[in-house]
Amino acid sequence: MTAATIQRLPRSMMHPAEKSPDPTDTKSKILDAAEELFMEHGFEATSLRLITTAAGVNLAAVNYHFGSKEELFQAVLTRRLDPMNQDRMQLLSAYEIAAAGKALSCEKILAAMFIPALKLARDHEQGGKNFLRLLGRAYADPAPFIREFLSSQYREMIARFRAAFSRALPTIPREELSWRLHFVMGALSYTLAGADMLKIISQRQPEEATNDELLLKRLAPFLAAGLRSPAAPSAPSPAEDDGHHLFHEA
Amino acid sequence: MTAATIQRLPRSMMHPAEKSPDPTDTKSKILDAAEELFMEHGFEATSLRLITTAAGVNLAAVNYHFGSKEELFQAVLTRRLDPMNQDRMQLLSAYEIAAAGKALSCEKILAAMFIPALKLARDHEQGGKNFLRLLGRAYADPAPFIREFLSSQYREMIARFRAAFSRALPTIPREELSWRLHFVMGALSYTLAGADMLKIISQRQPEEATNDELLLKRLAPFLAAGLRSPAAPSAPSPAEDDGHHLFHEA
DNA sequence: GCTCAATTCAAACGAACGTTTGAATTCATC
DNA sequence: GATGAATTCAAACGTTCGTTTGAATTGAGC
Repeated sequence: MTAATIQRLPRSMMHPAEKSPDPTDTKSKILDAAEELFMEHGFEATSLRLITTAAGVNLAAVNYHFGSKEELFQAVLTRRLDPMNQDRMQLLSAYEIAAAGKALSCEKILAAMFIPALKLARDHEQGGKNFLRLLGRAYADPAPFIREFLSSQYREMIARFRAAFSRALPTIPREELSWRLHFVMGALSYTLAGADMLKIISQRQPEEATNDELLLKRLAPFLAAGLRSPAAPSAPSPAEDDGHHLFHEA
Repeated sequence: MTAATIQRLPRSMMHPAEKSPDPTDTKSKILDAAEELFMEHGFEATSLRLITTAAGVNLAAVNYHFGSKEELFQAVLTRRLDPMNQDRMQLLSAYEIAAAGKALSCEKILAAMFIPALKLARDHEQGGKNFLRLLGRAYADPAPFIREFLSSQYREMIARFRAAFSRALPTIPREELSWRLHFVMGALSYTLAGADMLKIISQRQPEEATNDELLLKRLAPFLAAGLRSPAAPSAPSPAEDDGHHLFHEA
């Protein structure tokens, strides 16, 4: 929002190679508190005062260490999202090498997408569960800086998996595959984000609903069946029917 | 947030039976502007000053006609959501009557969910397209008042369709069906909300991505295939495996 | 123990927010 | 055309926001 101003940089930014695995320093305390509060209330509704109070640090520390609230949000996302997507691509490559040139099954490719997410979900002491919900909500956030950030973070991984699915499903046209990959990403992100809606559907205890492992175990076969379903005959779209003939009769 | 205060009520609230189909009165102008701006920026990031300026009405008109910003948001949602869910249930009932006691197909039940949504998407001069994107984003909004409102708005419809799917898929256990219905709702809402993510996946023009009719035409068979897929053998969940055996090999 | 940069801190800034107020205006009804 | 409720309006209210400031504190290197 404000013009780019000259600003003092913390020492950690002067040494690009060093990491910050110390969970007790100010930056990590802010990231942990922000991750939980952003997940709980969303970006706009979470104030820096709430974050810094929860983290036990001074209000100005956010702008000192991260520059702005938006950059803090991106730092919260990238801390876990970037390693997760790297894991996904490495796992996919490992599967492809193990297959020795043969095409992978849909389940195998979906596993390469889901297992790194599961690893995060199980990372209890690191708050990985919180992060997946935050990520699912970020997908639907209308803020332009969030959408552009996610777009850039996902572009490489999406391209890799698009190619893999294209090889696994040679009979599905490229365009149809784009839609189906979109549906897969949608179901996955929504599933990870929205345990609340499940409460409405199943009228079950929320404790069960947050069992991410069981959840993904059921989601993968569901999506694989959809991915493998025969491609519809290309639709020239008359664009003026009344909507009652969209679905073939049983 | 604030305590309930005594407040003057507009005359329209004094006459519970009357509707307000006049698109030029203040209430409708506010609803139309709010629908578009809430969709574009989200609830928190859309100020009442932005809405009232776009609607060409006074700032105080929102609190006068709707009581608060939150109540305005609920009014925006309920104006279209309530009729849409009524349509869905009526259409499902019509299908069931036409089937004369025989179980409906998944496609037929999905059609009862999608066609009323399509009707809204085609309602151009009413801004129905905008509304569907707004609705998809509201699903993922963490604000408690939004989640509770949607929960109450959907409870009856979800119960109806749960029963219908249960009849259509007698071999799927009830619990498995709850999950799959959750996936269906997720894919649908995400699909309607996020044309932007599709741009990343398909690298296509956004004009095509917003063709909701074509979109749902491809989504329905995808979901039907997932719904019909054989139920996994009930998983007792050892809860301590390493995550690499979640998916059966091809 | 002096130096100086990195970091923390209390305090304040200006802007934007949702809401309220009370007077002005509109408009159907008598 | 006078009455009174419904509606509109400009202005302000108090609060909270993200950000900035400048002094105080810390801590490694000499």
